[in-house]
Amino acid sequence: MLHKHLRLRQRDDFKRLRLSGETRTQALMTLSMLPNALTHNRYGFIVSKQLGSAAVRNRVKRQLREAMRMLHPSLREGYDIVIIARRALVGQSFAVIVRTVQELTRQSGLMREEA
RNA sequence: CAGGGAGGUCAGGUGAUCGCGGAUGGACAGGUUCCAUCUGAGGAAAGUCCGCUCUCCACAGAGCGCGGUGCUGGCUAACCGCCAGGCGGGGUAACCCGACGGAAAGUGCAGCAGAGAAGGAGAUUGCGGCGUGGACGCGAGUCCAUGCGCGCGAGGGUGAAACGGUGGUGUAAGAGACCACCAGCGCGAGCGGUGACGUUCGCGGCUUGGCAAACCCCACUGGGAGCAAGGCGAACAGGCGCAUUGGGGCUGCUCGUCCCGCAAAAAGCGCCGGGUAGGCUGCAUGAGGGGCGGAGCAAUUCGCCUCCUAGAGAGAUGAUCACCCCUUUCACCUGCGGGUGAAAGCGACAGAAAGCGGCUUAUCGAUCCCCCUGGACG
RNA sequence: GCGGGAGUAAUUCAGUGGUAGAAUGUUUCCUUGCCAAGGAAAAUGUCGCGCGUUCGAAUCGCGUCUCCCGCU
Repeated sequence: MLHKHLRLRQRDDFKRLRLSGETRTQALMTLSMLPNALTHNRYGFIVSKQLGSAAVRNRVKRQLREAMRMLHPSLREGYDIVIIARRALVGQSFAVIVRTVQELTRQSGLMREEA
């Protein structure tokens, strides 16, 4: 789980990303990013009702949050990042989710230069 | 042992590492901080189908409309809930199911088929009567055809439904036309029961159908909106209209309408425009759980003792590993009961959002107790 | 959290107790040298699903599923 200040919470922030964010899509999820004026990153997750019941949606969100928590130290700072879950994500194992998030962040240029 | 019925409980476990919400305590660099301890989803948290607490709006009353409930008695804060009982239906039984008031208050509805489909109907075939014609016969008469403002409603046939059943009397043929018994209906009385109802007797006309999840009638019953309620504080920009003093108008009396009346009347009402989706609160000790005892068939209730157990706000329970348990698949062994090993498995349904009581729906399974039927053995 | 509405042929919709219909589309035939238009004919339905009321249900009642709209 992420600390509170690392989460993206305001409705307007989500709107801004949807409007002018840089977006990259795969079969399992969509990643959207935009530089912010802060010295750290903020993360948000969108899991729509199309994916299933409340229990299913919560589980997907937790898995995504856990994946971002693991990747957080190796990402560049100063970005708002939103991940939108797609229907195929339901039922995937945690290892697959982590790999997909890694690929998307690398393609978006968010990964730091390999130390 | 096999099959079935009713009810209850549980909802994978243990350990390790990395993380999250809340409370309490502490630290100093004083906040989007760090540390420690404790604590952190359900039997349905779900659907939002009923009911209530709570909050705001409002509240003089009556009528009509519009809903809700519907065997009886009890329980409950209340309910379309629960318990017990009655009646009806299903099952060999344990047991289960039932919107179960009223059809002689009224208005409606019943396609097709069928002769006829609901204030009393209907006659195709049929059973008869009378008339006419023909055939046979010595004759009495029999048979055939046909006609009738003729009698009949038993048999066949249609239909979901055709206005009691069986036997007899009766008749030209028949028929509740009449009689006996049975079924059913209504009325009255007795007995049992708080009551629904049961039971016995008498009388009646001989039968008076179905649908009220059609309108309706009867009995009881219903203010409206909802925690996105509401309160505090923050932000913002105000303008227009109505009425102007006893007469009328407007507004309110919040499911609609009408009557009557009342209230308020510039601290009023209505309309337009503008601002905020951020903070704090409401926000968790309650019709609460457990135990013992009393009342009651039970639901439930009374007394005493004891326990405190989530509180988010893009919304806290996840990830990884080990062992055990479970399920599935594969391989091997087997004394055919099973055993051993390996692999796989978001490990059923599903995630609190003001709270509570119910109902309904989803659910891999595990387990306890009681009951019924059948078989075997003693 | 709350309120309202819908589900019928491939599509858009009628049908409010009695044999499920219309338009467009589809298929076949006619017309034409060919196509379009036109004409004729045909096929097409678990009335979202389940249970009930009724002699009979798309229609009435209850439950359930899916979709849409509104309140802030």
